[in-house]
Amino acid sequence: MTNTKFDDLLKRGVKEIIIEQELIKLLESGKCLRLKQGFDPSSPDIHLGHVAGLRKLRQFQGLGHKVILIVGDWTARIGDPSGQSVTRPMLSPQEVEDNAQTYMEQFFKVVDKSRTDVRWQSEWYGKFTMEEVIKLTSKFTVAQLLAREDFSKRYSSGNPISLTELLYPLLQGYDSVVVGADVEFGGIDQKFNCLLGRELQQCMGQPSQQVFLVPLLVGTDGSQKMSKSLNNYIGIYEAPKEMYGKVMSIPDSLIIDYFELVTDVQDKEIAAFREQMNTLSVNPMNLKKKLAYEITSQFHDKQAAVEAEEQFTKVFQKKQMPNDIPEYAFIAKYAQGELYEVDIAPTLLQKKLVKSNSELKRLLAQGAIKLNGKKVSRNIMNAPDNSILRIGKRCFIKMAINRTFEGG
RNA sequence: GGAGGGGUGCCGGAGUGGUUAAUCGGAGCAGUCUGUAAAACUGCCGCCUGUUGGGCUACGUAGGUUCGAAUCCUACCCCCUCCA
Repeated sequence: MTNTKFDDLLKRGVKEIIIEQELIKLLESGKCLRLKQGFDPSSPDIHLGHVAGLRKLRQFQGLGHKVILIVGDWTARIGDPSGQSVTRPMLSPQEVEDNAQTYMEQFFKVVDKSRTDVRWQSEWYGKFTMEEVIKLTSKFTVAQLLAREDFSKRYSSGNPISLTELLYPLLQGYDSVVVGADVEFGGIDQKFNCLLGRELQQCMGQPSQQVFLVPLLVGTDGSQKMSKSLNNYIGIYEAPKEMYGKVMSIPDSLIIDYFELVTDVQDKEIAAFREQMNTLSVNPMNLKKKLAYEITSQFHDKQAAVEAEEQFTKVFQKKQMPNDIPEYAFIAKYAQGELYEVDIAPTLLQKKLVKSNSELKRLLAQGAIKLNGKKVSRNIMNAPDNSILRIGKRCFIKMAINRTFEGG
């Protein structure tokens, strides 16, 4: 604790370090550390929730250490029991390959590629024999595995636990042995798996890795951890305006967390924000706008962030039209002067702007659809060319009307 | 191997012959409010269709009984618990 050299590295945005003193020793030893980070190629998209950990990797790299990125092509077949996912579809080798590519593309937006080794689990598990499986499993007891919270909960409440799920932590742990990890990185939900890696390394006569756990970022819904399947995530590949808008939709209570975990804003400044929030001396919305700007410019650039902010202010705060509205073709059957009779349903359906005719009908009934600012209640309407159609709160489209009739 | 319990819409979970497209909660969507925050309130929440109307498909799968089934019968598949 007396060590201040690594304070930012080891304190900010960190949930738990096992064992902190050992890690400090390693850091001071001057050794180039092997930092293990795994990922599941069945969900290739990286969102802000992952970024907290990736930024830490990046920081370590800045000190000269090396990241070992493990493509969990075998563990993906099992499905991580951290959480509830029970069954997962098996991915074809091609899908795994594609997903891994996508993942890495995003991964290296945050992590330094030149200081990263990529290893595939199939390198070692592809030729694993039954003998080795037995050797591996013999190191642990059922009670050890059941000690894990999600397992014991599921067990005592009568929910199924598949044998392969029990195997999951063993495989992940064995990865650490293979790559000789000095430190494993993960979200706090990975604690058990990472600890098991420590034990396994010890069994195999290796020094145990240290475990570096980051908090789980709460998603845009404000209650559950950010995840794709809960659809409360902000993907790092999302368009600037999307990204900016999504950040603006998080609850105020998350603002500080987001600053800490996914931005470069200085601790001092964040402390000031916290103070302002507590004393109600700032409109949280303004802090959130700063946050949205920081995040957007991090994954895109300043220019894009500025534009996203301008658009946000314009559309949602001043209630004006956005600048660039996507244009879609609509077909008119009749025209009367400048007005065309258009059925908007086919285009909206085809472009998947609404899910079904029924949904469109509901939206119309609820006054969610506006033509040039006026509510419309029928899908057939008289509209001038280049009209602006608004669907719900945030979808604007420009109507390019084609006529299918002669004359006019 | 034996005994018992269960498979319902995105999820959880009611329903045990008709008034059930299926109570309720959560999620989601829309509207009012607003800071695309929170809280609140209201509505929607299978698909198709020219409407307050009509049609189709749905309660593990396939058959059957019945004027009528998610609800009864038969077979099959799957899951869980306990005992061995």
